[in-house]
Amino acid sequence: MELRTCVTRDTRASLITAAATLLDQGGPAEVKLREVGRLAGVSHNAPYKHFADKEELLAAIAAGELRTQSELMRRLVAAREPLDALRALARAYAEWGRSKPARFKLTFGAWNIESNELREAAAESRAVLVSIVEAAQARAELPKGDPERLAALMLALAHGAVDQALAGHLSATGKGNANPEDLFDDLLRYLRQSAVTDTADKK
Amino acid sequence: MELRTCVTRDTRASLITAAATLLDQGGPAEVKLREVGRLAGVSHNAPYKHFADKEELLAAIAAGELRTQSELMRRLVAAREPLDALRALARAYAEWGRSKPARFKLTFGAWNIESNELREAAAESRAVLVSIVEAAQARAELPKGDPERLAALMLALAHGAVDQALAGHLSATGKGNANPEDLFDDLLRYLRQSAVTDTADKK
DNA sequence: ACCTGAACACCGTTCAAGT
DNA sequence: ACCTGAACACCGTTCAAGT
Repeated sequence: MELRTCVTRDTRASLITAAATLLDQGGPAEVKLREVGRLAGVSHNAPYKHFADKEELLAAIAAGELRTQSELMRRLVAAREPLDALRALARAYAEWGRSKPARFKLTFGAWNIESNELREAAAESRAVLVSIVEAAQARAELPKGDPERLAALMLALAHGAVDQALAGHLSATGKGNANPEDLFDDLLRYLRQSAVTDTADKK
Repeated sequence: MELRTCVTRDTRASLITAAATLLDQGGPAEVKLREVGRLAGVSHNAPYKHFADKEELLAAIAAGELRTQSELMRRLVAAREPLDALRALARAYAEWGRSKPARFKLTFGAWNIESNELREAAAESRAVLVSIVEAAQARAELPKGDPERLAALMLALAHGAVDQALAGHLSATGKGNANPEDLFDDLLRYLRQSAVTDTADKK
């Protein structure tokens, strides 16, 4: 008699998918482990065979999201001019936040769990961003200076704009009604102007 | 015989204070209504005489924080040059996030509750910021353009930098180890450089 | 506007005994 | 690595009957 393990192939992956679906519907509170099991087609305590507790399951979702995002980032960047690539990244980031706000908040919230998976995925995304910044600097399309610092500036703005938009703090602005993409474009414009001044100084 | 209402003066305020204390200790999950009552010196179900549910109590904390913050903002801004005032505001914002992360996240998270109190307090803070931006623009220390839009840009950066720092996403950057204050200063520098270019164009 | 004391619902988590 | 079925702990919330 053979073992009948892996009927649905990978229970762990099914659990994560099920949990992510519930997360999208109503935030972390809506991720009920009994329901996760039911959605994944397993029993109510099967999740505990794969995750120590609910928090670990949520962290697994976050890690998966980060991997998906860095994959998407790489595709977006390929065959694009640096500044154009930056704009595309900002748009993807904003779109992600709008379409999957719960995943977005979970992924960028504080992870009380010490997970190498998460740290590595985050570092990888940053590395992609830094390399584009360097390319733009080489063309004098962004000001000089530590590329990691410039990347941190752009990431902080993109993150803050999306986070405020999700909380409803951006739409409240009178007439302008700026969205995250607008603010990011503004920043790029200012930075480019500074880069021009840099070049002028050199002469 | 007289009524003995208001022995501790204002139960509602005591409840909010107690809840905020618990919030600081371990986030919203640590705000247990039984414990809130105990800390405030009332019974375990007294909170329900003032708040419909836990969410409403948390919203009251957020509203109080916003009021405290706009009061602080006004004091910081008084008798300061525009750019210096902006730096002071950014520092206060970062310091607030670092010292009271749970309150910070609660205050700027999504309020599923429709609260005029919250909206008004947020609008007031923004108004203070916008007026400083306008003063700086008048001195050509910031680039021209819609002051609300510029204020939104600065607020988004400050918010994003603090939020990432709290999540531990900022310290992970190699050598630079930029903190929110550094990133804000960087932004101000770039903006000022753009303002100079603006002026040069005019000539 | 509080109190005491009991109760209910829900959910994370655990355990026992199976295959 | 799952299953079923039961149980426990915790906590938000409610209710009854008081002052």
